[in-house]
Amino acid sequence: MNTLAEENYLKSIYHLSLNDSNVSTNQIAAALNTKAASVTDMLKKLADKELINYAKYQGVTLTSAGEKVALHIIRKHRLWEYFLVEKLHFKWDEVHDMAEEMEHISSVELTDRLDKFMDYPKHDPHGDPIPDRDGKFKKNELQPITALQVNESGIISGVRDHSALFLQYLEKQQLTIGKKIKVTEIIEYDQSMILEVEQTKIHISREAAKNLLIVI
Amino acid sequence: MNTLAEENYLKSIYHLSLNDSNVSTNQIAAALNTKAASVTDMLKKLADKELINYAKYQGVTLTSAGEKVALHIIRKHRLWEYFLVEKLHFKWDEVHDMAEEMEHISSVELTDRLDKFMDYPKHDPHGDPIPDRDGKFKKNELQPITALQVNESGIISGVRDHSALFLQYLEKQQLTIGKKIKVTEIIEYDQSMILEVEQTKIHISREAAKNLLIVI
DNA sequence: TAAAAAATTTAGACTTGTCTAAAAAATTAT
DNA sequence: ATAATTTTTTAGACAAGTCTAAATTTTTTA
Repeated sequence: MNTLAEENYLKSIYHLSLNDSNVSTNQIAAALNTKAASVTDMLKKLADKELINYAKYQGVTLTSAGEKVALHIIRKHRLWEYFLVEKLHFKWDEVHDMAEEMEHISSVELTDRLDKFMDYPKHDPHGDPIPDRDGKFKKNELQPITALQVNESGIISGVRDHSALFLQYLEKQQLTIGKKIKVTEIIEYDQSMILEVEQTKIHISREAAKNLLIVI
Repeated sequence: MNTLAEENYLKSIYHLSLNDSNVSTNQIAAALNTKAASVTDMLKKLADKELINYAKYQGVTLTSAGEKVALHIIRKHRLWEYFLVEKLHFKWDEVHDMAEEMEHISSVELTDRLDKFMDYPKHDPHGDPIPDRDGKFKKNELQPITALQVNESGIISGVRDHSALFLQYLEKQQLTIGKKIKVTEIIEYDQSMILEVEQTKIHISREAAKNLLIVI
């Protein structure tokens, strides 16, 4: 099997791949809070195990074996987050670090039974889709609310920023998953938005708006 | 915090301390499937951290700080075992290895909420007591059934051997936790015992009997 | 397109936890 | 009580994963 460090590298590479097809050494170093030299060492190891495609100076992509490992870790992460929120009643901003540990529990049987225990949830508490045991999941058709014009509506369905700070801010503003929002005004000066949520008006910056995802 | 290896050493030392007040290097090496030289190295490290009392060649005992750590790991192990059996419907012989991983999940808050979620179980699926958050628990007043005379009865409440092999054997013989048993005969030749469990007679070796624990 | 800047890799070192082989201490047996 | 045996520790080495500093490659910019 793979070490804890290897698993964390694969997971980071997967996440970074969603934005850039070739992931650079420095991006990985930043994501994992480590140094580029350490990343290079690990990339060689992962390439030897045929979990990534790596050519010096050219960045990396996951092989299908590597993607499979990454998706299984992400599956576990999201299932445990769901468990922590739905069964143990943690708040959505409290579960990330715990799930970072729990995602490394290895038993596949345990993961599948946990999935069944919770009745096969499709999304974690932040709206991210939970891969099934084969790593398959529907790609989210989510857009940032900055895609909306005045008077258009959507349903809050995810976030781009998973930091506790942002999640707590959203919670305080009642901007939680499932809520219906309507854009009532876009301030020309700074592109900040005024939203209507359950009859109340909420003013959010463009910065925040970019990180709040909806389905239309 | 403590590393995974340190936690495993403390846990082993705790368990071994129940039989011998001073635990030897070789005992620990056997329990952890490692070499005596490795144990000596780790003992120095744990002594530096004041988690054990260690004097060369004299064996070790846990300090109260070390015992606290050990009991917290044991608490987590037993709570997760209970979860796996009661919520995910694993069998009692399947959960040990999974719990070995899960016992290292660090969050105290998570542990306490898990405890609450399951309504504060007092014993794990093998009858071992679950320490509370302060590490306190009632010492089991359990005896091996070899302590019984002919015609005496007891209730199966624990096991001394936690191996899957022994647990599966017990399961097959209907010798599970909570069952009432009565000794109907002790064979003089080999000290094996004939038990009555729910109107059926079961013949078990003295070897097995020593590992099956009851309350009277 | 050549120089400067940025990104990446290499070289060499450190820590943790492990190992084997040899030395030292403790125990046991004669 | 001394020799033989067993247990434990020390010495030196190794793998994993990380680091800093220096070298190399790629990219940017003038």
